[in-house]
Amino acid sequence: MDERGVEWLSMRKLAAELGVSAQALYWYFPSKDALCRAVVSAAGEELGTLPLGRGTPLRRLDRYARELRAHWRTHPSVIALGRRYQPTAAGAVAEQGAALLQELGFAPDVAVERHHALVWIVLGFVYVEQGVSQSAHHQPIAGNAGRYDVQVAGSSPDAPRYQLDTERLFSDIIRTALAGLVAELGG
Amino acid sequence: MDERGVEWLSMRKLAAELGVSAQALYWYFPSKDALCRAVVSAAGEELGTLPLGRGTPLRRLDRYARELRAHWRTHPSVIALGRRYQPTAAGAVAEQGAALLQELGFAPDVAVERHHALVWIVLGFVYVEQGVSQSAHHQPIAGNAGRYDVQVAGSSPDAPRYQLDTERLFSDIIRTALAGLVAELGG
DNA sequence: ACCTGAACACCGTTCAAGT
DNA sequence: ACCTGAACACCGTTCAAGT
Repeated sequence: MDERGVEWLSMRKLAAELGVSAQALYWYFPSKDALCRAVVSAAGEELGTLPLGRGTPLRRLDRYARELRAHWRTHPSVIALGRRYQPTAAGAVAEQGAALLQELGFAPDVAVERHHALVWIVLGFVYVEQGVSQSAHHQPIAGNAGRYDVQVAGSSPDAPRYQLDTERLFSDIIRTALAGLVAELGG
Repeated sequence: MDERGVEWLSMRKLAAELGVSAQALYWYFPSKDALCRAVVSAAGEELGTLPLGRGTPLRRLDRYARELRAHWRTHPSVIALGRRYQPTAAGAVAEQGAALLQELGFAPDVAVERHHALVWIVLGFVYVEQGVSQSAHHQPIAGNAGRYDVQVAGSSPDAPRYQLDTERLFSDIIRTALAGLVAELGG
């Protein structure tokens, strides 16, 4: 699905790929829904601890957010399915992230909560980002990955367009979030 | 679709509801895809200026984020379709939001960028939130809207669970984001 | 235990034909 | 201009039957 898109998958096509009949799959999974859930779950288990390098806790948190985003971007189908089968940053990663926030200065219980918020921001970003990559109003700019020419919905074709740079937007969002966390500690 | 869910909609069912044949719809829309795009676009046009009350720019920004979220939550199907047909906070709302950030102290061009970031955060949150509401790992807690009992993926059924409070998480995220914006101005 | 044939109740879409 | 009948190539899923 990561290679061919979520809508490619049908029980018949998958079965053909495996050289069996479509019904054979129902011996392993009770439904297509369960199969998709298993896919999302399997991708989630790939997510071990993230390589964050050395540096201040703030730098590593920035890196953490970027690595999370990178992970989810390598599994676009997980994000596409995520509407129905919530992907998670669970287990080892979650502990790694919460530990970083403790290093920054948060008490253990607050660190868990702030980490949760950070993960939702990153996951939400990836969701929106993937929507953009498939939206009819967003024209990718040739040779500029992550940049789009945006036509505002409902406007005439020659209305003012603007450019969207998802890399920059992600940086803005993470910087703002981290600054907010630091501000909370400073007060 | 907001009432019955995105997966309810089929050209045949919709046509039956309208008392025509399925093929009749193809006189008005070239495809189901185009019809869905029109739905998302129509919902977007409902979004006039938001009622923000009086108060400091910061208070109105907080209200702005909450109103945006509320709008999208009244159109769950738009969010469900959003993966493919990007919803937007365009036109009047976008101007309202950017103006608020100018009031807070940002230069006009930066205000537009920071507003964009804020909108993505809110939209991303609603995406994730909707995924949660349909996830098998999240059990809604009776009588507590927005609260879920979460079972961590891949763990045994009696593994430690934790509670998720989406209202609180949204507040955390918006508070952190606004604190980050204020910090940027203070520096 | 593992798989298939046949079938059911659906899909989106096309196309020729009707008024 | 607006709509239908008939049809095509698909779906997910069930169920009885095979080895």
